[in-house]
Amino acid sequence: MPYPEGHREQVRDKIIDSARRLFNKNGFEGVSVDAIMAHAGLTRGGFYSYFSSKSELYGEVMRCFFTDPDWPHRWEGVHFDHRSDAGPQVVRAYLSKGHFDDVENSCPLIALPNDVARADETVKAAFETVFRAMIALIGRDIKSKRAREKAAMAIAALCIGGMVVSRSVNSPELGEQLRKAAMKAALELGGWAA
Amino acid sequence: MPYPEGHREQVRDKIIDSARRLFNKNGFEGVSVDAIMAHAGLTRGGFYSYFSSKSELYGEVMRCFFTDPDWPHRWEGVHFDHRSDAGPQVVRAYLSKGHFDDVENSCPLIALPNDVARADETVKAAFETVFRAMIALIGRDIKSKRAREKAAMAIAALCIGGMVVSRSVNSPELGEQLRKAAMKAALELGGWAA
DNA sequence: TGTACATCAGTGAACGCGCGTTCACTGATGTAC
DNA sequence: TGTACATCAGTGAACGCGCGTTCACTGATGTAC
Repeated sequence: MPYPEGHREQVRDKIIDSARRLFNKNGFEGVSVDAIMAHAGLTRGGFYSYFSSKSELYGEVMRCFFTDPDWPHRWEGVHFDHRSDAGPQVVRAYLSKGHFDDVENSCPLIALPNDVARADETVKAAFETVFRAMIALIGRDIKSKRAREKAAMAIAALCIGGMVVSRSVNSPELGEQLRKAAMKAALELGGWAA
Repeated sequence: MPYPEGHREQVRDKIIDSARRLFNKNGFEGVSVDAIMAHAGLTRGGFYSYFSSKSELYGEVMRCFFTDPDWPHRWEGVHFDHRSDAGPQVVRAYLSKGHFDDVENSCPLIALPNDVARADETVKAAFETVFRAMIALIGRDIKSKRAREKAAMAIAALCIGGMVVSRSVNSPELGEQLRKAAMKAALELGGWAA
């Protein structure tokens, strides 16, 4: 058994991590296998001993983002205890300037939904898992039990939509206005208005 | 002056229309110049006498969508008079099942924002123009003058986000729930709750 | 009205490039003795 | 402890393909006489 135990897993994770960052910046088709491997400090050829295709990696990136325990602590200094008040905290963190600026480490729901919509079932399923996790997190703190699911979905859509559109307009000022307007409305919808 | 007057313009429009439909379905990188020209009933080679590059066409597609007077009558049977009540009508039309199903004729803000975010200034500017038009249309019918702009932005982001995410999840049921939840919340934010 | 012509819209073969993928090989590692 | 070995992670050249783009050519059209 040459090479230390866990070596392959470590390298695999490194590849996935490189891919996540690069996909966030340039999209699925905008990133080559070569670029991913180089970013991970490896060369082209080794890729296919870890993944059967570039598509498979795509699904793994989504899945792994969700299982990563650091999510969503990643964006700016936000920390929350997963016990109370998670809803408004997630909204604030999600629509924060920090999250907007840190494209590499953004939630993949922002940079990739258009790619996902055109991808196969596996990828869509992974996307859905992440989205459901987001709804669950947001919904926990909505008071009205009856409206909970609907409201959580709308809030999540507003968070994602706000970030997606902010990144696609040309004027930074408009982007900022939109981001703030989305945050205000999202907090309102959750009944967390200041 | 061989060929009837207006011939070139007609052909140009046809190419743009083909491109819009195909981009909506498959994204910018998922559509080849060859495919666009074939869809328009022409061949590859002619493309460059109409556009200097594939990128240029991309910007034109956005711009033309906005100047098209049929927008947004296109989706299902919605008609409105542009004089009163446009806000809630736009929201209902935008988040309608008809608009969701008709991918080809969808608003380009839905299928393309991720591509646009990675594109150059020109494309982003065209995207922004369409987005501003949408805000203006929605904002006109918001009663509170002070909150108008902010609310309109949030509503637009919710409409776009709702559609984008609906198309990216795997389960059609979840997609439907999300679409309806987004519609309900968007009407609420505008003060148009039924 | 009919014919020759000039114009230019459209054709399709070709080029070069980058990408996903494959594969024979190299060399780093832990193990056996 | 040191050496030979088996294993397999990683390499990098090569292949085939599709794409954006170019260009010399074809042929459809309206005009001049």
